[in-house]
Order: sequence, then C-alpha cells, then structure tokens
Amino acid sequence: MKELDILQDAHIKVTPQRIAILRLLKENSGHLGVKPLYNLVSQQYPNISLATIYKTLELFRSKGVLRAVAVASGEANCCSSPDFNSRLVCSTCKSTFDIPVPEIDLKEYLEDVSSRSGYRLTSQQLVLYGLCPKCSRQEA
Amino acid sequence: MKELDILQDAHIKVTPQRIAILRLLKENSGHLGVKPLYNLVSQQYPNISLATIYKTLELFRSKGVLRAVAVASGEANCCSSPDFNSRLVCSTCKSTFDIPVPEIDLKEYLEDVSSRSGYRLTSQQLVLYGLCPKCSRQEA
DNA sequence: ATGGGTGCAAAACATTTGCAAAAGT
DNA sequence: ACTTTTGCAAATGTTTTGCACCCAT
Repeated sequence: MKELDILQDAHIKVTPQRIAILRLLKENSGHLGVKPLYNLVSQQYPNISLATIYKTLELFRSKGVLRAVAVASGEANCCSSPDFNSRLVCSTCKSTFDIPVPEIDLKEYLEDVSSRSGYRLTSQQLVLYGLCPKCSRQEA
Repeated sequence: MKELDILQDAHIKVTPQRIAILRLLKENSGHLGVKPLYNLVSQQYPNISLATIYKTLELFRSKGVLRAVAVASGEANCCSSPDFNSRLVCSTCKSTFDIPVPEIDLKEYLEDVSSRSGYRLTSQQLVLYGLCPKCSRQEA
C-alpha cells in the first residue's frame, strides 16, 4: 500500500514530510528510533526539525498508522529470574495484569488470556533477546 | 530468595538503599518506572537521589540482577498492519533480525528461530497490548 | 481568507557525570 | 584504613510546547 493511500485512509493531511517519514519507517520495518529517523529524513529535508518528527509520530500513533513499540530501555525494570516475561498492558491506562508463561499453542493461549483477564487484546509483541552470531563469538 | 542473598551472590556491595530498591522491584513484579520507584524508595529514604536510583539500576542490570524491560514508549516505531510484531534484538549491539510470527508450539518455534538466525537466545518477552475491562467499557 | 503544518526557540522533563562527604567491608 | 557508595549539583540529552510564518485548499 502506498504511503499516500495510508495517510488518506487515516484522514491525515498529506505533506511531503509525512510521506517521507512513513516511507522510511516502512523501509526499516519500523525499527527506527527518533534520532536515526530524524537523520534519515534530514537527508531529504535538511531543515526538518525534531519537533516535526515527534509531532508526526504522535499523530500517526493517534490515527493508528503506527504502533509504538519499545525495545528495552531503562523505562521499566524487572527482577531477572523469569527468563520469559509476559505481561498484559492496557494501551489506554497502562495498568498491567500478570499472565502466565505460554506453554501451549499461541492461539489457544491468547484466547485463554483474554477470557481470564477480561482484557480485549489488540496486539501482541514477542521480543526475543539474545546474542547475534558476531557478538556471540566475541563474547566467547 | 532474600534481597541480601541476591546481592551477595551477584557480588554487589550491600547497602540499605540497594536492598530497598530490590525489595520494591520484587514486590511490584518489576513493573516499575524510575519515578514511581523513586517515590516509593523516598518514603523510606527521604534523601535518596534520583542519581542513586539510576546508578543502582544500571549496576543491577550489569550484574544480571535486573533485566531491562520496556513498555511501549516512543522509542521505536512500527508500521501498524502487523498486529503480531516479532523481532530478535541483539542485547549487545542492538542489531535486529526479523522473524516470522509463531504459529506453532513456542518451544519448537524458539528452537527454530535460534537455528535459523544463528542468534543465541537469552530471553524472550511477549507483550500483549489491549484494553482492560474498564477502558474497554469507557471506549464503547 | 482559513485551517492546519512547519520550523525555530524555549521550556519542561529525563538521564548522566563529577565530586566531596559518608558508609561498607 | 581503604574502597565504594551516596547525594548534591551541574551537565547533558530528550521530548514537549508556543508561536510566527508558510502552504494548500
């Protein structure tokens, strides 16, 4: 789907900056922090400001074009022992509900979590942490 | 396991502040941001500084007592369509490797990802987003 | 003309660093 | 005693806000 169509479908006014931002996010599978994104957009629009990036991301999020996704920062912290960390987070009020580690088929699991918790699931994120082959070698 | 033992096992010098921080994280399943944690610790140690919190968290992380876990912030962003977002992130160099959505048993899936990617998995995080019953009602 | 978008600058907020005093082993 | 940690303050980095100007209806 073209960037233009995505924006129009979401009732977002189309501007060149917004198209560029959306295109870059798509090209990078969305795995882009604010500054890397800013640097990329700057190549095309040298005068763009960080404020525009932030405003655009917030706009996209509010319209459902983007979904905020975080890779471990210091924001929240967790006692180490449980290697598998599963939590249910309300995307509106941020309240959390602890859920058991899935041992069964994921679809069953998701239905189960939904009915136990009463939460209406909108999306899931499985983040796996590990060492890539290069770093794994360097560590040994 | 007692806080004292956890710290000693990790070869971390024991201080009352560190015990308090670790205790509070455990009592809250680790789902605690920096400021909420600071506020709680402050009740017991009114003079503790944010710098100490940050330093302690970083220390705990480096010793493996804590694992950084993030709940969606603006840090990284993702095009919406894929409801199930799975990524493999190298905990050392942050490089990413896209992985398919799991359709099968999780253990098989994890083994499969590991052998396909060459990454050595250290931990996984499944974050489910949704609306809690209260917010779900308010939205309708 | 109007409404909204942009970029700048400043404000607000979050995190990190350097250092002297205090506490731990 | 020696070393490390603490808390303060300042420095740095990040995100948000207000506003004047510009662009596309």
